Amino acid sequence: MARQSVLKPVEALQNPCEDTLATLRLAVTAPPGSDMSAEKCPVRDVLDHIGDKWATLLVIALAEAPRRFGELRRMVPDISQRMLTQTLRDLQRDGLVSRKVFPTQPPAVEYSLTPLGSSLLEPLAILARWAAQSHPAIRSARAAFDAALAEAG
Amino acid sequence: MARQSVLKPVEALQNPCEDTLATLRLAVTAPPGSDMSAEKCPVRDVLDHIGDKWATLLVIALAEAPRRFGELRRMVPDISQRMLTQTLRDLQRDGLVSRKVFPTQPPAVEYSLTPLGSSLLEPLAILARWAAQSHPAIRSARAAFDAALAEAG
DNA sequence: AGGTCTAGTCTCATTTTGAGACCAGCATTC
DNA sequence: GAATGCTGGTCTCAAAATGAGACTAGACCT
Repeated sequence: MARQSVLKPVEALQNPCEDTLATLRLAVTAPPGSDMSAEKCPVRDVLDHIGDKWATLLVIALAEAPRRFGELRRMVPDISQRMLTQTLRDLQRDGLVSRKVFPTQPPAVEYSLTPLGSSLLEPLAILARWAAQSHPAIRSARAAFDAALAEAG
Repeated sequence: MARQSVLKPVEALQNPCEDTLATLRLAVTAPPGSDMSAEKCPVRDVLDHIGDKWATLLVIALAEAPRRFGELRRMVPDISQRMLTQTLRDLQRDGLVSRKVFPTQPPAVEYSLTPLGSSLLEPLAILARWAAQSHPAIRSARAAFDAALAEAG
């Protein structure tokens, strides 16, 4: 049963979108010949940033109220100072977070969500809810997988 | 030594959740003294995996139909074979994707979303829609930021 | 024979991240 | 008036994750 020698014309995942499932399909599909390197898919462009572990967490941390650098560090104890600085700067660059410096002594810097940043909260909340709901199933899937692996050696 | 006295009692972001904004707040808040290292916040635990750049993309790529390894590689042209294998295995371990081997020659391996995996599509679609909508704003924010930076030197 | 196909693995170079020392500059304390 | 603490960072170096690409098995086709 040989493989068809001619490959199915699977399209590369690259371009924009509309809604729900269509959003996903299109989020990721582009005419095969299109210039995909120059202008990446908007969805990918954006998701590659905010999909980041720390970025997501920081947006969530800023959901309630503006926070100072040190507060954020304490809220997300396992982020390194380096990544905190860097991720905040990226979020600021993308217009999701604004940074305000108070010329007090010692210096105080306050980070807060912009309206654009706030608009991300609802999608994230939905994702978080999914995560919370699915956590048990995922944990048991992991356990089963690991057990099967150990079994099979 | 004035440490605690001055600092607001900011709680570390660590535990589970309920809904919408409350989901976010709680997704991330835990009683300060709780054992956070042993059991991470479910939301974080899950998001750290599926928040991954490739994982998200692959789930989306599998939205329409089951796909074979090579198909996925062609759909996401800039993923390395190494990361494709690894990410698929992680998704499988988490119970989001199932892997079926056909004992043909040459071998064929088909990946598909499990029901759990499919349940992630809607949250992802919402996020993707947000990304598509926000893309212009984000791009202009970036341009403005970079311009300001170049200006300020 | 020799070449092709698939789904991987393996190795090595490059990139990202983490841990932690260090900084400026004022306030408070000694 | 010197020592110390506080702030929000940056810098350096080690460790981890990722990318690029060579390599494999075993049946098939020519």
